Amino acid sequence: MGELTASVQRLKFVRKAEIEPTPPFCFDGTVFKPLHFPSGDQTWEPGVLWQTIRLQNDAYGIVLRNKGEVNRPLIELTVHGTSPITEGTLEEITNEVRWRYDLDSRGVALFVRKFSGDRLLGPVIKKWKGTRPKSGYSLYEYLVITIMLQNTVVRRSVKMLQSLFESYGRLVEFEGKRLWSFWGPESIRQASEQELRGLKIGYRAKTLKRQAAQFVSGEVDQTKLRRLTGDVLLQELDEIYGVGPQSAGYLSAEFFHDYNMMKNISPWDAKIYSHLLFGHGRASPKKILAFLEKNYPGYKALVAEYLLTDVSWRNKEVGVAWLQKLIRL
DNA sequence: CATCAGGGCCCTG
DNA sequence: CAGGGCCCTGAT
Repeated sequence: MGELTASVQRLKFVRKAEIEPTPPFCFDGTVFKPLHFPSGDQTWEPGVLWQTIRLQNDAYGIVLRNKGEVNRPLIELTVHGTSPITEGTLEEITNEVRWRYDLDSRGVALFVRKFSGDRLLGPVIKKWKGTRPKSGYSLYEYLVITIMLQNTVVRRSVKMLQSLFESYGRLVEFEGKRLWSFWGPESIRQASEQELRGLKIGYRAKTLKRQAAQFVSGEVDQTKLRRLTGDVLLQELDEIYGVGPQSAGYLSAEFFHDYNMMKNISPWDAKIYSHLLFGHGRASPKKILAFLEKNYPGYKALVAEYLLTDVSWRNKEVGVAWLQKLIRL
């Protein structure tokens, strides 16, 4: 067991800032992805996102509020902390939010201009113009999620992450929301493999420990990785224990905003993309890649992001039968 | 009850 | 480069 976490910590200190994303910007399409794994560190309602963020061993609650429009975007950022929030901390969190939600993107504007007349993308862009790929998590946290997702069904992934939160995370409260804050790699490095296996995460215990060690030693450094792109980035990510082509691909697209990175398509993804592009679930990864490369050079991952955004919201609102079959809980 | 695959990856041959 | 094994769970 880690420290006791049954108690809730109220975050009493507040500070605000404003962020102007590059236009066009779609707030809800960016901050909330219905298809993404549900984790206890964040919650959303139209126009507002609450989440925790871990910075220098402390937990913060942040709130993003939409105060603008697609062509004149503005976000109000509220930071809640355990102690008075310094100018430096506010700036650091602001910058982190800009990165994680890809708020400084210029490529998205180009993409929107280029393909708004496209037969397939036109209607999607009309509705979701300015949507960006995102990861609300830090690199380390994102990796933990991918490990939880591997070789199991979503229901179990949710359970495993929840037990980790309860053993190593912190429960905080701000604006009436109770959310879990992630732990840092150091806690996992210190935990024994047996202790971790006690949380029913199985062989993932070993992976978590190896990854945590790579972060603690500085072998994995997200600041350095953020300066890389394309195949070089992919290769570096592959060096992380437990990261293979699938996770590296997701990371490149969602966390590092590589709008074109799509090499490996898993069977599950292939079924979804095939439905979206061809109206049936049987196209091979090779065919999907060739189609995207031919019609949307330079934007394979962003095309997927837009199509997925569109269909996942449609599924949330009115239900999409073929997609529901593929999402097993 | 037994078997098996699940939104991968590592490791071995 | 192909394929077995991995923890555990729920579906069959």
